Amino acid sequence: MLPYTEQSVQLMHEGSLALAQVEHDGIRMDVGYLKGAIKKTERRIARLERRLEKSEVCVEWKKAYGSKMKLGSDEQLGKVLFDRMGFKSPGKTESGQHKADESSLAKVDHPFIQDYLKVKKLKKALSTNLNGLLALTVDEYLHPTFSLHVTKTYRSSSEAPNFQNQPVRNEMLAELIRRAFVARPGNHLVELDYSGLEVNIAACYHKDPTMLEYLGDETKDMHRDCAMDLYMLEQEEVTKQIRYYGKNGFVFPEFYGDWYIDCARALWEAIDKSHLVTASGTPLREHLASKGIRRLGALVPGEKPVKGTFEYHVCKVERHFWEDRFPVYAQWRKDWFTQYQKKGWFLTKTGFICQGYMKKNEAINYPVQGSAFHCLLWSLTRLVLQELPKKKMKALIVGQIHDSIVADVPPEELDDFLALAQHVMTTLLMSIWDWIIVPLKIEADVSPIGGSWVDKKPYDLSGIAKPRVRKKWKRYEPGTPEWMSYWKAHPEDQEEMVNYTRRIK
DNA sequence: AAACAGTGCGCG
DNA sequence: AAAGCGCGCACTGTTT
Repeated sequence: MLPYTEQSVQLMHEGSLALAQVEHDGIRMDVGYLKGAIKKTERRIARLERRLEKSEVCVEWKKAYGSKMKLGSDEQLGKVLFDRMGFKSPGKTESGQHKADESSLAKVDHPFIQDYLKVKKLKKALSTNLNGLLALTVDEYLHPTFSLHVTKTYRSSSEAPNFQNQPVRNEMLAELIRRAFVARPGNHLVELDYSGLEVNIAACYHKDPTMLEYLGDETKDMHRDCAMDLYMLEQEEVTKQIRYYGKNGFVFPEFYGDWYIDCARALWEAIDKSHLVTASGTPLREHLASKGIRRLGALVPGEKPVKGTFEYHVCKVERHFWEDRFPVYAQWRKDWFTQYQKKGWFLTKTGFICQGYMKKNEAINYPVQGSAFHCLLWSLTRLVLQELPKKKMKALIVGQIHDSIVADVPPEELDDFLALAQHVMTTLLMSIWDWIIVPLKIEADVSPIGGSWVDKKPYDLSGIAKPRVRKKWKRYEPGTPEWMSYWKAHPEDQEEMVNYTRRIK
């Protein structure tokens, strides 16, 4: 794995400097809150554990293991539930233990399970997040490390703590943990993220015309369209939640190389788990029944799905997805992998070599994942090393999560900062990398003054961030002495100029 | 006591 | 033919 072009070497070097600055500045923590949350969570866990101990499962557990019994041991619990108490095993792990992850245990119909899973979640939050964060906080500040030399894909990684996996999807955990991350006194905490960055970057590789149309037209929505196919709905019947499962239960998994058997299972389970209902109020299960689909299907690899099952239906949707909707994308995946097999390596759009043994899905995903992150890295670097110091701004970038930037911004700089960041992350970035052939967009979330990471609310960028257009350089003819001297005096405009000359050609 | 493998789970 | 990708961290149970 090597940077291959001069530009990619520079990206790594300057990126390292920028991330070192981010690490140095650090993010402010509400230590008082953290300590209180730890106490509260410890009490909650203790309360729940006392309840667990009264359960018949625990009685049986104690009988089997005596003093060796450990409430945190999934291996022990599996043996108690599935060997001794006769519940049906959800399957085995690689080493032959009973599986005991959340979705496996959830299939066991016993009141013990719900509390056990809740305790497990809280214990993880307490040890990894609350206690972990407190232990790493120094004088009210946390300094996560961001590395560029770790991953196979040329993404970054983060450690001590890992800033990139703090809970957000689970509302209870997000509330508990993210409240500890706060803005510096008097400031806003700001998060800027690229919308659908990996999908956009993938499109720059495969250039599927249907996909380019989806990405270039705000009124089009592929996740909604696929949700319509999957759950056999009219457009108006697709709720936000149903769209969510179309996106995260099918579209993204398919892009990354998943297949209909796993998607069908997840989509089917989502119906009950989230009590999915159409926009007009019909339970989704009922709606599917009215279309003749009442069963999930066997989901056995190698066996043909049975007509009339959900499995059969999702299989058909998958075929339609790749053969009719995105055939060029499908062809690119084949060609890209074939090329890799011939050469043993490939080059990313951002100038990095990936080599070594790769499976098909890996060879297809690495270039996209890496290049997408490099959009973020270039933007962050530009802001940290050039734009913010040049404008003598006090705003600081304090973290980064693959396709988003977390910043700590004084109120008087907020609009300037957002305008600048948007300009760098979209216009300027697209002008230096001409392989970006789709419009990149960002979204902003801003906390109230002195607020925390959970308090951030969507912030309307439409009014603010029209980058100021400089007319000056348009007067100079490229190549003339005036043009050259302006170029030298304004190196920051170099990219804009390159883009300008490219466009007028 | 330290190191290692296996499992599970948090994020994009 | 093969069927999601990438990470870091904590915990259990075993080996060194």
